Amino acid sequence: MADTNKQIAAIFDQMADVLQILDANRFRIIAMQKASRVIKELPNDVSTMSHKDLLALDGVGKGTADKIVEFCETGQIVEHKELLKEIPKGLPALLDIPGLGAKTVALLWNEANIVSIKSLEKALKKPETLTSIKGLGQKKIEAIAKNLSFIEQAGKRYTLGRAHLKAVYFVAQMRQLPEVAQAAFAGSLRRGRDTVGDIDILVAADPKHSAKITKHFVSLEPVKETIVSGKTKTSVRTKGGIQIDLRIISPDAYGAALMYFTGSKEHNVRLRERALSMGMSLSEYALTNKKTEKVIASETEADVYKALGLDFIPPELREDRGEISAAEAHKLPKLVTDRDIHAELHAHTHASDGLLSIRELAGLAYDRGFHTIAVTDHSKSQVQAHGLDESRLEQHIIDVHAVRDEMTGKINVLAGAEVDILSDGKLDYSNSLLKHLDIVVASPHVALAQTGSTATKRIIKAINNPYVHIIGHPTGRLLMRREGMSPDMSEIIKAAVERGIALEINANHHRLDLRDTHARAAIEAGCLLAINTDTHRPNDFNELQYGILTARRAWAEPKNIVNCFTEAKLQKWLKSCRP
DNA sequence: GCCGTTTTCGGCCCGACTGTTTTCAGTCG
Ligand SMILES: Nc1nc2c(ncn2[C@H]2C[C@H](O)[C@@H](COP(=O)(O)OP(=O)(O)OP(=O)(O)O)O2)c(=O)[nH]1
Ligand SMILES: [Mg+2]
Ligand SMILES: [Mg+2]
Ligand SMILES: [Zn+2]
Repeated sequence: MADTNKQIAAIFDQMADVLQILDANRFRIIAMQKASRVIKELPNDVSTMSHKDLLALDGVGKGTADKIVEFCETGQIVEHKELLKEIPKGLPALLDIPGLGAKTVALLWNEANIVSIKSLEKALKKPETLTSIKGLGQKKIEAIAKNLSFIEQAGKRYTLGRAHLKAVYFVAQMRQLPEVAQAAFAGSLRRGRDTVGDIDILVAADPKHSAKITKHFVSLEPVKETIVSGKTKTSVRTKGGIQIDLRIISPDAYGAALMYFTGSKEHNVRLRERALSMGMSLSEYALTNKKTEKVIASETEADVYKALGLDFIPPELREDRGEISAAEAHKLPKLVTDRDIHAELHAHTHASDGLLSIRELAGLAYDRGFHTIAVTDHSKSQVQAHGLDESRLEQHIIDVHAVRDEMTGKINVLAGAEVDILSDGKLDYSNSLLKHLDIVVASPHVALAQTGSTATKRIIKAINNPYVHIIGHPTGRLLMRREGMSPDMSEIIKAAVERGIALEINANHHRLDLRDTHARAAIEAGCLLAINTDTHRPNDFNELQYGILTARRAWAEPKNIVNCFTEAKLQKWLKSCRP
């Protein structure tokens, strides 16, 4: 996402917050939030788009398009500035307190002159003044006081890898109970999002066992406290601070419930609207006939999609990004799976910062059934990673060739490098050296805070080096830790398509770079992708699953992914990139 | 504010849990 997109999306989110507190029409607010989401997910810079292009976006109408153009031309949106004047500056921050919504914030502001977190804290010292307000009782005020301490946690997200491990534990624990017929994780985790806000767990069981199952859940070792708990749903906070939502549903509604709980919200809403337009109604319990209220489908997800006139939509696609119309037209992609991957093209050895020897690395790749493994250690600028200078690289190539010869007939071992893309787009090795490598992954590691336009030029320059095959982790982001660069991804993709080289989806769960939306834009433009684990340690090959999920979210088919090529096709492609 | 093989106006998903409510509003999933 380009810098401008980020700024405009933030403005729309801010406007939505203010409008909520001012009790504006809720559909107007939803529309504004949707516009923000659409702009955030866009691969290209909105400032390069015409008014007409903007209008073509789903969820962007005249009002939004005008505002975007206004921002691009003047650097601000007057309506935004006007709205900000309507309420105290510190007020929207109160919305981050769990359980506190716009209605209560407005009440606190109007009835108790609360204008910020600070003034709320002060007012809570004499709660009588607050509990006397109509609509606020002692319990609500106590809850606000308690939840103030979770304001930091609000909106916090976790890496897919970390959440996945936790979810597997909770699902296994729930399956321990004989009353539990089925248990699975759902939500953004099942959809394979790069980060998740919580862990959503669905359990199928006879409702009469609900109390026992709930008790078991809240008694599990990592659970610190219960947030809400009823007959069908319970939310807890773990000692680590992550929220776990449990939903209990009877086995005959498992399909409908899994669909609901997998989401996304936007996908659910679309499906429910579609059901209505077909004379049906969809909830987490069933798809029913609107008139007779008779159940049409509920047992499996496939049943429900079918009854809605849709092909089965894989969870990774359920984001309201066109999957429903594609499913209606039988045009969903045949998504890549881990079984389609036959090569690892980005891996390190102890020559730089890996923990494996060349021989161990090749052995692990062979065990996975791969036909090709590329040895791509760091280049000389990566001093902290023991990057190889020219003479060490020359020796390294010889060492790799020795293992290649040992492994002949088993696996193809490529001598390569992960060459650093320096801040100006030049590469860390000379072309005369690069041309002796079988494969070159070029990646940015430093100067990742540079502006979007500088980053765009930098990456394009690397793409246009005639010896490069793959751009590794193109933005350099580290999830929850580092934003990475924000180049205009459409420009990067265009350059990669012209050269016929691949952009990487780095599968490491801290990176997942390219991200899903950018990878999807790449595929739509006919750009090749690579899914690489960037292996440093023996277990790193297991990161592949996260890269696959990201690729599936990008609607990737095997033909889009160079790691899915046959050995011959891969060799041909590697050659085709070179002069 | 957006949108249209029923619509250019009048809709916009549906349900669980909590608190303050004697019948529902607010918040969240
Ligand atoms: N129909 C409907 N379903 C919703 C709504 N909000 C949430 N859901 C469903 C779809 C979500 O994927 C699922 C779990 O809710 P979460 O708030 O945990 O969202 P999700 O896991 O998608 O994202 P997250 O990473 O947790 O922020 O519940 C809603 O407003 N309407
Ligand atoms: Mg979730
Ligand atoms: Mg949840
Ligand atoms: Zn690497």
